[in-house]
Amino acid sequence: MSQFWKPGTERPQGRVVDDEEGGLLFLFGSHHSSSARHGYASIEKQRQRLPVSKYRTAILYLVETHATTIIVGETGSGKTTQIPQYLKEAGWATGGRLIACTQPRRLAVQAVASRVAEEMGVKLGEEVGYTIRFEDVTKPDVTVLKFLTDGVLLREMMDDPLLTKYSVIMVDEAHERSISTDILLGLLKKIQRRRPELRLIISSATIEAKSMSDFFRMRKKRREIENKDHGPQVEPAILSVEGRGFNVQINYAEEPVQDYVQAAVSTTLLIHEREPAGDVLVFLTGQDDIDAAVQLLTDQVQTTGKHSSGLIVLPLYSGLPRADQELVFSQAPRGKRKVVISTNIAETSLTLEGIVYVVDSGFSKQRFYNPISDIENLVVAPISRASARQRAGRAGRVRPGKCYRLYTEEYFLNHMPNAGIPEIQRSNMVSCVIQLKALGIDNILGFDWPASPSAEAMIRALEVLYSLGILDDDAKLTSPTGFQVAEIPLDPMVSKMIIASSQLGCSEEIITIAAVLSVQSIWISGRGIQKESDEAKLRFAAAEGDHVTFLNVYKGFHQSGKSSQWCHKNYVNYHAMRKVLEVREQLKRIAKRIGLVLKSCESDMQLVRKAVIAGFFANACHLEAYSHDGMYKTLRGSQEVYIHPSSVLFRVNPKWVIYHSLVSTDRQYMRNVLTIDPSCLLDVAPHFYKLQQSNHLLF
DNA sequence: GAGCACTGC
Repeated sequence: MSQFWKPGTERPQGRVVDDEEGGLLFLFGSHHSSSARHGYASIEKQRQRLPVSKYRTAILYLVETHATTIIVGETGSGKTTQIPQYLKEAGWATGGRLIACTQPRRLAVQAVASRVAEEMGVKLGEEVGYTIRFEDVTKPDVTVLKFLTDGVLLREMMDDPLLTKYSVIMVDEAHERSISTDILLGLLKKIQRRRPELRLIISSATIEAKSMSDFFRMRKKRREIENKDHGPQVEPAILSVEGRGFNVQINYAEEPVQDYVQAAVSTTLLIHEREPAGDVLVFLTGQDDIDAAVQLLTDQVQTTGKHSSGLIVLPLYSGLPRADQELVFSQAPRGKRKVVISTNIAETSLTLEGIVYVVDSGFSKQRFYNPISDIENLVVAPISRASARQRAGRAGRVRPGKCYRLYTEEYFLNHMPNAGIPEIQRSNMVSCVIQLKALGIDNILGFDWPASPSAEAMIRALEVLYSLGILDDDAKLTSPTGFQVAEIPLDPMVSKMIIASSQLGCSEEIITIAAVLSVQSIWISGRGIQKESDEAKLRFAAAEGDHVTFLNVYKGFHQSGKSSQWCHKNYVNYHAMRKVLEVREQLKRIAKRIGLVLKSCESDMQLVRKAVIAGFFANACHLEAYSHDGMYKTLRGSQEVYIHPSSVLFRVNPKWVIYHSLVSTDRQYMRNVLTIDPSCLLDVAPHFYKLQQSNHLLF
């Protein structure tokens, strides 16, 4: 393959990070690398060298002596399951306090918790437990090691802002920089000033370790004061753990590729032709790319004939029906090679065993938020070097592997961004602001973030929350509305709709609608069944629009005894409906707790519409009088928008509508649309529409 | 008549 590929010179993963300010440096030997001695570790502190023979000793030493420890780990270093056990053994869970370990994903929480319970030989839910949404597998006064999603820990802070239940908190996968992780890190830094005895362990990839360390480094003045006492040191330490993964040989394209879908297909065929057995994982950007690549690969295999017996090509993306998704986990029959063509889902969320070859397109779909237009866009963008390494690492889980990057080494070294833009800088800030406000953080603009969101996004969020009556003139949470909204784990506009429904007497209906809106889609769709699923949808269609249609579906599902056959017959996604039931029950519990009235309006859909408007008045649109193709304009910003073809109001084109969300492609499409009476807008949100008129002059 | 990277509470 040498005529197409240039072997790379990227250094192996898991190397020492330079800590310039006299912190600690650790290097652990890789289990498979010949360059480092097996099981050996060394500690250097300035000129002092401490012999440490075990990873365990090093961790405990750091925890004893440092308020904050930054751990650099590579995938598969074992830190995730080992560190909590060491901490427990060393007696860090004392006086009824717990050790918390967070993960960004529910599945990872469950997996790590059960593995640790198994390693410790205890029953899951006793000494070792976990908490994720809808599932609390812990026992008060018995559980000492608690695994949880970072989102759950944030929710816990609303009742216990200093997290006094915990003596040590370990945040895993911090380099992924999810919104919850970033909020959590900011808050933990704050907590640490009030609770200097709290130990933090931040687990991150090498590439982010330095910036994490900088973030947790206290201001110089403060550090001098603290160092006078003989208390714990405030310097964060960096611990570098070499991953257990096998070496992955990196190959770069000699020339920039024109068409990465075609290049991915050709590369896969070359691997199949010239490389020994082993499965292939191809990273592309989305459903369209993936379906095209599957088609191309299948066609080319058939026309050339020579590969036909040996390849099993499987697509993988989250929108794929459950059964199709599970195919990728099955082992290829003897003598066959499995090729999985995937989105980013295989980068972190799913782990495929048996992958030896990775083909990396260098792109992924990423969300970007424009605070000026208040619109989120999904665009194909270059990945970061951190992602590229993560993707390559997927080839080294079972034995030494190879990674083919469909870009040049020059591009990788000189042009690819080092790390991705943190999610918080690419998102709408509305939910985030309300969470901080609920935790008593008044100076939102001055909050110490690992990465600050843009001022525009913050201001836009404050405006939206003010217009919803969630924040007052002083940007404080209103009572009771603001505090109630903060308790509900949904988009604030949805939460506002629920609170309004309690006053209007239609909360049973609105909670159902909120639950349906919180799942991806309750319809089964896909190529080949469009006609049937459209017809099924018409059986439920309501003249008022999609929200009321959801009520009809829920009613039918309920009357069928929550039957999966009923769902199948009506092209309704059974798994989605189960989730609707779960969310609905949680929302009812929360509604009761915060003093809302649970009541049904029976068939008075006028009340339902009023409640929806109370949350979504800012999304009102009217049909352009001269428009022949269903063009609407938003009242707020006069933006051109269209009803999405998946809506029951598609081609009905009522004069006035309100939408739940926009999806931007070549046009802006409104998803989940409801007809409204414009007088209702002035009724429910007179302040907003007056304000908008004066804004209009400004534009 | 069209489209949805991926999480999470």
